[in-house]
Amino acid sequence: MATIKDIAKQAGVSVTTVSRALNGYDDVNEDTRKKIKRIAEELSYSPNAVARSLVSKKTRTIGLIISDINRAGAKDAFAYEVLCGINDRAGDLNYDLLLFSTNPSKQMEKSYTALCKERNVEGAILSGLRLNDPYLQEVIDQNSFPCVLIDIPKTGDNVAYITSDSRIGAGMAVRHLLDGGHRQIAMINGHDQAFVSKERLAGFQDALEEAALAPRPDCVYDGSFTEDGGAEAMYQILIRHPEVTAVFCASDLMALGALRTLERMGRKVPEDMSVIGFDDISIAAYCSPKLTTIRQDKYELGYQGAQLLIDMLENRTDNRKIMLNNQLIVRESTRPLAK
Amino acid sequence: MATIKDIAKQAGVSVTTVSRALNGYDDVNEDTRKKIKRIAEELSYSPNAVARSLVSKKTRTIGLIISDINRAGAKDAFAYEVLCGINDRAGDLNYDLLLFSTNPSKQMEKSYTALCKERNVEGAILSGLRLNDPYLQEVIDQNSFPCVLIDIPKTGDNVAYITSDSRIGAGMAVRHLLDGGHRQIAMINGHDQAFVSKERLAGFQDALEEAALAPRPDCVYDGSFTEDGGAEAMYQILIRHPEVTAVFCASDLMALGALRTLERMGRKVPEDMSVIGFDDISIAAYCSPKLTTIRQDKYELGYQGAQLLIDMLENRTDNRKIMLNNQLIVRESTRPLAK
DNA sequence: TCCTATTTCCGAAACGTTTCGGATAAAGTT
DNA sequence: AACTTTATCCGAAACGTTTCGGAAATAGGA
Repeated sequence: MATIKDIAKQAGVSVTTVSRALNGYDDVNEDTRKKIKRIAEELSYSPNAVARSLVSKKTRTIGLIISDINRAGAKDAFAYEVLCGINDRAGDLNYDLLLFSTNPSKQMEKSYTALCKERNVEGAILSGLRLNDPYLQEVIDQNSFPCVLIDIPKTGDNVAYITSDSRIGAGMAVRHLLDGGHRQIAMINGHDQAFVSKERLAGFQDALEEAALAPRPDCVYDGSFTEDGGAEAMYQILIRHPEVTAVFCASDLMALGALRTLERMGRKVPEDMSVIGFDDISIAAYCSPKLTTIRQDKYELGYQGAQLLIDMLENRTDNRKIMLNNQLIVRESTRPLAK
Repeated sequence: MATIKDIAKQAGVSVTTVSRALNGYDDVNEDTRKKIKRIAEELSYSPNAVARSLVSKKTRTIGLIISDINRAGAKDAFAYEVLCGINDRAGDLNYDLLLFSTNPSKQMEKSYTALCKERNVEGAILSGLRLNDPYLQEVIDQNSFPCVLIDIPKTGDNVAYITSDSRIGAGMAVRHLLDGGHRQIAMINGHDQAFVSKERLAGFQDALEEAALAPRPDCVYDGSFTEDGGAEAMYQILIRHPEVTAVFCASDLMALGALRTLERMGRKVPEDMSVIGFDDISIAAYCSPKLTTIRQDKYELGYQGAQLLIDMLENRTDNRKIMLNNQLIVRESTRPLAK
């Protein structure tokens, strides 16, 4: 592994000159620069980023703490799409990504802050964290390095967040059902340690209120963002609220569970029951019936999140908050109530 | 940012002692160790991994070059599942992952070798590369750091690979069709810059030969591993080979494309045409009809790939090759030929 | 010719660790 | 009493860069 010293020796100059030649400073003669470059080439020199970081304090690396990178996430590829967005933008701007091994099974001994500080990442993007995550608060409080939270509305000097407008999105979903004449609408929500659950619930209630309907907290079930949870919640709804004609699910995955239960129970969708989801995962366009849903641009979440972080790193912005719009995608799982 | 020096000063000992105390060497008095640990805690010291790497030459980091991390990959979450497997195993074994920003759009100026050497990763896992990738050969030839290739059968002192047995898998698929009495079988293959395409084609031919059928190279179409490609290939097959009753697709994504074409053309699956895929992506279990396919354990590809790499890093193995088994999953898109 | 700029180079320190080869002092051995 | 052990500590070098503050040599200007 050739170093800058080897080059210096061979070229008969100092390491300073080699460094400056290779880094394009203009106080080095073009002939010596050529020579140095040639020798570097010959020795197949490649700079040692570790040594460089040690002195420059820069790593051009962004830490990623994405707790929902796991097998289960393959169906809704939420984490994946976010990651793609981050990867693309960070790549464009020449940052590498360091994926921390956040091992959820054995609870971690090191906090996110410690991880990031140790590895000298310049900033971090955190996704998939629960609101009650023990290390989350520390990151926000210590405020010690720039970070972007996905779907967690906290800000600070060094912390920003990005999310999509779940409240309005949920409102759109429910209004879509209301527009179809549905009045008895249930909701299957995610677990309550997610900000988006609260927002989607609020959006649900907003829409009911707007339609002068009484809020129905008893018709809101917890599907904990899983397919099985959605299936079970749907089952409870069928049993306890036979009057319900439409259900709003806070995620497509739960909606798939709901569809499963409905099929098992012999209810036709959308004839007997309208179902609307949230996210627009890829399965939504393929399942049967195809799922009406609220599309969330997960890729953009990552893409703009990365952009925001890098802007913060390079002091280009005071913005600490980005809110993306969602979009209603009408497919086959909802339809107006037959009169 | 407190350093080891600050601790040394405050504790009235040398940096050597601090280092040794913190790293659990036994030539330091337990009382001083306690004291040092306490002070480290007070100063919220965290070791600088960059400095440490510089001297130890170890980064405990694995480089990831996964060229198919992109938006399009969200449907078949192949890259994602592989990543999950890598992430889990690497996490268990305490390695972090460095995701290189391989920007496919603007062709890269740095080779994979250069990237890995610069950042001092201890080894790398490469996935999604085409056989004719300009930098791939260099990695293999230079042999300069341990690496594991996914789905590319090349080995060397420092290079190993992992794949699943596509040839046998394809054979299983085609045999399934043959067992159902099908005799006119077409194939939609992936692009020819993938090792698995060659293998799946070979498996297809194996099975035909075994059944004493003539090889039908004219019935093999290129769907380039995309949904649209599969749709187009299916269209060609319908036009040119009306006698075909079953089609084997080298990926589920292409099979989805084929299904789309068949639906558009008014052909019923499986009544008029049997379709079998490869991969078992999550959509396969939800689409209509549900796709019969060959399941590939993508997660395990990553998991065992990571294990293999780390075993190489730590000189625990001479193994340079892992072959995983695939499994036939019969669903709704195939059925015996009506006599 | 003398003075000032300009061009081109370099020595040495610094970044934060680890580790080698001792050094010192106390304890044990004969 | 004169050794040898043992326990505990430390100085200094090393890892491969970058960068600060000059220095030497050459060119330009009067």
